[in-house]
Amino acid sequence: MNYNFTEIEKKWQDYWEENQTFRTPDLKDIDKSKPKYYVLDMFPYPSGDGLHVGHPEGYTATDIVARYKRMKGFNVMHPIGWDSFGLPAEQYARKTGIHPEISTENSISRFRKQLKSLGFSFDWKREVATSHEDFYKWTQWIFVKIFNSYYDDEAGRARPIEELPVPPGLVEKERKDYVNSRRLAYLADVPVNWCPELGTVLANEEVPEQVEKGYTVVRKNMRQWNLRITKYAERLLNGLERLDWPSNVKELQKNWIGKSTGASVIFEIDGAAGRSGSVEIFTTRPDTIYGASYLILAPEHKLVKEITSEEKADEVRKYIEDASRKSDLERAELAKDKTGVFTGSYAVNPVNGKKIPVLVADYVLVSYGTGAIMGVPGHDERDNEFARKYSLGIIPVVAPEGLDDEGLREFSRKTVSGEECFTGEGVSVNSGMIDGMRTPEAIEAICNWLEANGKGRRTVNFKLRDWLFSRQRYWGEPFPIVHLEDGTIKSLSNDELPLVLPETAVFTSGASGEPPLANAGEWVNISDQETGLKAIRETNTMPQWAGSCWYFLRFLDPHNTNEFCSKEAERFWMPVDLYIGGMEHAVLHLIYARFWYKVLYDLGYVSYDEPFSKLFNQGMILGEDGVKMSKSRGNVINPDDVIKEFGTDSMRLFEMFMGPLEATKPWSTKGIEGLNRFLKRIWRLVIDEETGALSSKIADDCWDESIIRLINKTIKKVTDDIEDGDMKFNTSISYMMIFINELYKTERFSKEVIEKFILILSPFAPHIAEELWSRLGNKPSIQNVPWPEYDPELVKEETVTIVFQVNGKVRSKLDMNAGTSEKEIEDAALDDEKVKKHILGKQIVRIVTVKDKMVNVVVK
RNA sequence: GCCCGAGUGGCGGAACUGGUAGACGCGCAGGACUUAAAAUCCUGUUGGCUGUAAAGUCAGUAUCGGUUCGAUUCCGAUCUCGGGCACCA
Repeated sequence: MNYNFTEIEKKWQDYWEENQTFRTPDLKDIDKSKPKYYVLDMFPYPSGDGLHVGHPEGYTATDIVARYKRMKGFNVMHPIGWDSFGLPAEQYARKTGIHPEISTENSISRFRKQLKSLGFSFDWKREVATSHEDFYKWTQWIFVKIFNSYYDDEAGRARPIEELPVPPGLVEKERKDYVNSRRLAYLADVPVNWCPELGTVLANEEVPEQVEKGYTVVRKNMRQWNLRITKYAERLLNGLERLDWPSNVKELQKNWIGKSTGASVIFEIDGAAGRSGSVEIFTTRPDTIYGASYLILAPEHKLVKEITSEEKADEVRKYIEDASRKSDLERAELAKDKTGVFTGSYAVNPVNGKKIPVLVADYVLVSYGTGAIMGVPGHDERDNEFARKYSLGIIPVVAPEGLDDEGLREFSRKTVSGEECFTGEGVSVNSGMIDGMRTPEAIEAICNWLEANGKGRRTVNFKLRDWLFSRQRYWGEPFPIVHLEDGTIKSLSNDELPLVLPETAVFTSGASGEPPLANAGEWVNISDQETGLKAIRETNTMPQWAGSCWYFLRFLDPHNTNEFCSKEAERFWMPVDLYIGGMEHAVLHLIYARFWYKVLYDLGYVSYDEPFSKLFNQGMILGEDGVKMSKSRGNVINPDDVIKEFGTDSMRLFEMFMGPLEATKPWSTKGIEGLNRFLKRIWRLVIDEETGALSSKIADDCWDESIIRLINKTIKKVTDDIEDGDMKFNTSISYMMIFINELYKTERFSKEVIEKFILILSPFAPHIAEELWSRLGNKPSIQNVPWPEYDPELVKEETVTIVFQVNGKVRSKLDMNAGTSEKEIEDAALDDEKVKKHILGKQIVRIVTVKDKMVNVVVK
């Protein structure tokens, strides 16, 4: 009776389903004396193509951990669901006329079936989909909470908007405007990335991906929803420190948040034709202020018009117009050739009274800092390039430390001529009050002076921008917002949620950027219950990230109709103990989800301030040819085919055996054959293929000590590999193979030994494990059997191979009892024939001995 | 350009805190079983040189250098590949 994986896998999948083996009980029914473990996969977007082999990689890893933890006696939460809103379904609808809801449900069914065929131990009773009404009701509910909150800068947290102190003496309209200007979700006319082909705006971070696909993205001013994530910049940055995340992801988020510390400085304008005012600039190097030879305003800077002289007005206006037509991307691409125009006005350097020209240049971004900079061409690469192009003066004000007079002269000459641009820290020169100070000291001194004289202050800036939160799409969460005819906006009340998507059949947006929902007249035009005013609904929808910002909370209490998740369930299960997904979500999803969680924390709906304690990124699986799988290359491996040919257990095992989880590695059909062979070897060890009965090699009275030692070592290795969190299951599988190879060499082995082996195999290859476990006469499910312990005494080596070296080269080896004294192994080394041969006639200088390891005889 | 990460047999990859480099698998070679093949089992497999063999010997973890009795592991420089950011002042 051969190893019939198809039959076995079907049988046990049915068994698990019928017996609800992986059901995590509701909170009230849980044995709370046992520790909890929340192991989460990044839920998939159910695309029409079905699963690819990359999906099972991460899912297998989490499944191994989940099954292991259950056997270790943990309460395990291991859910799955669907990130089911998204553009592809909508594009498909435009092409075929099939409603996104229908195609999405079809895709979900397909994904569900495929995931079930992989034997993952998900609790399917907790399945959720972001596009289902009972899910997005709560996405909308959270949005309303965000909308109705403001950030209390002093307390450093969000609060309900009712608690916002409003300045007295405001009329109703002013009061409303004031409140609206503080909300964590707000409407603003912002320059957005408009993609005409997709008919929607894109978040900054989404642009590169779409451009790569060949879409055009242009800049356009549109009234859009934004979330005030910038208020959380500092907390999002600091929170990273405590997380057990890969350092590169932390680094990416850190760069994305982009904190920089410096000063803002006020320059008075000494303008042409009596124009005046002042410009505030931001710099991280206030110590270089004596080297400022010009000021630059971003084209969109408010002051540009005011300070531009009449004779320069035409030129400046034209420059601004040109700049406004460029997208951010174009600006960046054209960056190599910096351009700018003189405004005709001058600014006065507060530290030395020097008059310097004020220019407009689009290499300065309006959205960062104050939208204005001081140009220090001696010590900033960009300013240097610009100054050389427009022949603006270069003044050396920071010299590298330790230069002598001659060196300093040379350095100055090179700086002035533009040959050198020193951007590092050093010693201030030509810098009045800070001459001779080292950079950190000089920065302090200048900041103190600026603050004392009211010319500036210490400032912190972040690269992080507010999150552009609306999209002109159909297939997303509608905003629970109405615009009243009096021009005010209000959020829906809880009993009006969910605000369900209209069954509109038109999925195209207007060229002007009118979203598809604007076509649904009846849905859009309403009258407000409370005031009786005419109103229109918000017709934008939320971006795909919205649902994934909080789905991990819904899993904990998926059928709760009163709350998005009960506080008790949240407190018990959160934070997520292990979160596995692809590197592509390192910044966006993971920063947005942290942000929402922190808002919910501030408002008292969750009890921790970070949602994901440990994060792990799985690597990509490449095609057999070593390049990324793609339809056009024809190197795509379909998991369904693999399962048909080799079975799920082989596939799971192979995906883990290919290498460390985080590595990018190529698929190999030969490789999976090897793992299939391994499972067949295990099968034949237990089952007599002729008769179908248990193998006659299994005996109760056979206690081969070396095998017992080996199974203990194998248990230890597998246990340690799962516990240490490095996700290197390739070595666990190697050890299991070694064990099986050894077992093949023995005549007989005890039932207990093979049972222990099957237990540790079970998280990796659960179907064959269940089958063999029950054939050995045990009651299913193997998932309910405790994980085997190893005997620490038995994993210790009794004999160790001592290496004898002469001058660091291995010359001989000897097996000795573990724990033999250094003296003894040293004597043994000196007594060794081969060692003797190599030290013959030479003088022993030194002998290095490491217990249980080696002896190195150093001779001359 | 800047910031991360990685370079180990024909291939995927092992090697604990510096202590036998190449575990395990794939591939390949040889053998057993078979009329034959597949399947299966067993043996070998970093390279060079010497040797019929046993064995010996040198080189070897991208390259060059350093620290050390001893370096895949630590330090410095260089090269290559992968990923991210890209005028953030």
